[in-house]
Amino acid sequence: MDAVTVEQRAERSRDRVSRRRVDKFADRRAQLANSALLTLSELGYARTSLREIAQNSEFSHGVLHYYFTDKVDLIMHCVKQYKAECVRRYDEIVGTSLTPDDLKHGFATGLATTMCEDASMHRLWYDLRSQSLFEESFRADVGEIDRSLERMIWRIVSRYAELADASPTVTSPVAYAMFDGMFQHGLAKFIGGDATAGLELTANVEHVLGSLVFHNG
Amino acid sequence: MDAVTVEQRAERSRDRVSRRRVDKFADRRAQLANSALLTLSELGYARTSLREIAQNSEFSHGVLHYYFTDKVDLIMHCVKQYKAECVRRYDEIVGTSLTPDDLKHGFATGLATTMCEDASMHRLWYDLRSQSLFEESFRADVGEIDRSLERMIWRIVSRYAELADASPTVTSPVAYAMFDGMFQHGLAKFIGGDATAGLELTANVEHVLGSLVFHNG
Amino acid sequence: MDAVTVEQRAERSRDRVSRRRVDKFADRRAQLANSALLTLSELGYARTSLREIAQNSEFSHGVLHYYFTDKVDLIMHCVKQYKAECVRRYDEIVGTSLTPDDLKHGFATGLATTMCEDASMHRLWYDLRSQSLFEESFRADVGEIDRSLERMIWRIVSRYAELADASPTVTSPVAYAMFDGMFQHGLAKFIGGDATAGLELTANVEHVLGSLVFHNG
Amino acid sequence: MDAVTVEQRAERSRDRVSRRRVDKFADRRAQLANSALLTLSELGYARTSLREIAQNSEFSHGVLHYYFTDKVDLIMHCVKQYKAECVRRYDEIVGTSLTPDDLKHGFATGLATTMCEDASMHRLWYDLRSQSLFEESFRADVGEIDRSLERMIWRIVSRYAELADASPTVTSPVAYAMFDGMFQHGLAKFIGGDATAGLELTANVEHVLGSLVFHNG
DNA sequence: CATGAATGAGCCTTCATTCAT
DNA sequence: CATGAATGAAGGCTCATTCAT
Repeated sequence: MDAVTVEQRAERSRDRVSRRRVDKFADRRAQLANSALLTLSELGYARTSLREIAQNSEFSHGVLHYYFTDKVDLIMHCVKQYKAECVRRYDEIVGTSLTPDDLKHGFATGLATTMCEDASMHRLWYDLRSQSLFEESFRADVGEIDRSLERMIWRIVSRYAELADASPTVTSPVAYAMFDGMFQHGLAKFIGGDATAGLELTANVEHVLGSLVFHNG
Repeated sequence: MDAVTVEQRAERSRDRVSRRRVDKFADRRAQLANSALLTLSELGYARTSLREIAQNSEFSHGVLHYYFTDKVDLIMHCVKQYKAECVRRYDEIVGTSLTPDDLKHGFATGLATTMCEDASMHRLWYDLRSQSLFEESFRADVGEIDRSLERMIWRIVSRYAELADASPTVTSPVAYAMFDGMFQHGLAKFIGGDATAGLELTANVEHVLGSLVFHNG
Repeated sequence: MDAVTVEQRAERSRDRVSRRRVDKFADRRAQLANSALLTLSELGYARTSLREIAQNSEFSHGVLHYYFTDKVDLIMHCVKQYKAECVRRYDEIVGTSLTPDDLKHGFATGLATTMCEDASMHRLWYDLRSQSLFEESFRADVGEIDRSLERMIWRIVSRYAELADASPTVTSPVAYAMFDGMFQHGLAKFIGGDATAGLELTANVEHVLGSLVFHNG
Repeated sequence: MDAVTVEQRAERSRDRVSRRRVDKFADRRAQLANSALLTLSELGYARTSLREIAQNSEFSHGVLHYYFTDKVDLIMHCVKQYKAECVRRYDEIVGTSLTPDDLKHGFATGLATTMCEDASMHRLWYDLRSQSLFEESFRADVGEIDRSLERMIWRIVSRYAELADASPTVTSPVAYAMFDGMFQHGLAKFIGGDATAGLELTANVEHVLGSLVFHNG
């Protein structure tokens, strides 16, 4: 790590002076994180070693320690990066749906699609979230991601209610818990080899979203 | 093991001849599993070593390998044992509740109580379930436990509907996914230090159970 | 082992008083050794544990320690028992062959047959003999077996010379070394899956035995 | 390993680019193998642990795993390295002998010398070859070494026949089996403490080599 | 006599981390 | 900046042996 720690580098990012250096640093982190995501999502947190990550990338083993303080730093960066992209995609659905059914269907389909296509990524998230129940140091970041997901779900539900001239019958945490529960169980089914898991999730999500609002008037 | 493998012992359990011997063996397994549960639930699957488990018990390191074929065998036994007890407790609530509100309240309170009191155990279960998304070898047992929990939830919902002269509006998998989702999020909150998590779960579960049935007539 | 050690039991075998007890003891040893031979010849000395031996027999793990002082004691008993039987069989060939060609062919065929049929036993012997190069304690017994084999080979060679009215051109140790070398290489070939190893050994042994004597007159 | 596996390194050796790096890696392997050979030849394959090897060297325990994939990889490298050197030495004798007697004596003396001086190394080879009768995974490498030895012996025999204007009376495999048999028995004698084993081997080898060819014309 | 429960040393291997270059 | 060599603690597991019953 030389005379400069990772923390010091992070701090530097606020200086304008070393802006170019920082960008390069951040870029490198993103690049490494992206590469690591492949291995991580394939093996899970506990079973993945930094060596393995390096081996499956074009980078050396030492460079990981150079850009990340430790394994936790790395994996958190990975998952945050990924989940941010997820949220962005759902919000796009919210933004482009004009009728309640469009939204309902778009949301349900979106969930089911990513569940199947990015199954490995999602299981990594659940793995990480489970670890956070044991490891204090994971909690802040996991909690933050969790809240961003809850807000995303709530934007779906509220917008759906709005489009349908209705009101939600549950609170935001409950809505998130429900959809998250269904997603997680669908994922387990899918990973277990059940090819119908996607369609089933679509149907369930549509049904539940529909019944989660009470029509006004 | 000695002249017989662990598997052979299991088979023997059907013989009456060696019944006493088998009981002793099973008792010891239960005893060890119980002891292991303490460490396991404190550290999680990946961070717990068999040596650690042994050290926190009154047994030697070798005895664990004597009674369990490997780490997976041990942890699965632990969790199965624990979850079987859980299911039993919920079924007792079903059996003794005379009115829908009794059941609803009993169930909600039961969930919240165990969530807080046995938080460590529950996080171990979620840890294990997450691992099963990566480790093929975990899936059979985890799946079996999952199904037993789903059936338990469905007994609650059906009985509630029956007592309330109503019909469920969701399928069994969806019902389980919902309650499991809420439980899991409540657990994270509780472990994160939120003392209101229990009460919140009670309220949420009551609300959702109530809205999961459609009154006949 | 109680108050009586295995050694004391062996000594007792010279007393007539406890003759019946001793016979039973020796019988048990033979029985156990025979059973152990199966596992031992399948896995080799180093890879075989006493547990494994017990598991593949009808005996308990503890009984092995009761009848044999240790692993070495057991394996030596096994191999001695087996090799004594081998020697007896070859001597039968010597005794019943009336012409030099009978003997030559009988010997060559006998070697090839046991090489293929009892391949596992023979590799155990070579394993043990290799171990004796490292382990002082093996040497006495291995040496004794080796000498008995050499004497057996020499009976073959001498008798062959006699029947052919010829004289051996090599000494006893050299003759043994040669046939042993060919047997060992044939065995490796056979175990490596070469089905022609048997026939090849027959031919080679016949050729070499024939050229090992110088015709008188 | 680091970002590359041991296998990948081996592949790299064909690139010129990373030639120096590879050489360093190969050098280290050779160095470690050489060091390991001391312990290995003293204790034998099964009784030698990697820890023991490391302790008897100037390296740490982990470094062995860094340079070799596993114990088998290590020991095979050791023995191959050693046996290649052996073959080279015999070929030198073939190359410099001008008369049949020179060759015969040079070969016989060479065998006897290495038998005594490198007794420990040779017993390791026989140990390994015995193990290969049980362990499939050893066979390829052991077989390869065996064939290289057979070819070496055959070069001796053919050259001897050539120099003596004679023809071999046995095939290559038989010749190898004979000399190998004599060497092995001589080694056992020597290790058993018989100081005359060397001279005896010399005499036997000379005698047998002489009688293995048929003079032309 | 015989059993099999229990022990604890020891084995191979993996890994995060450090450090010289 | 980056590399990859080296470390040593720790993990899962096996095993000969001991011992109470």
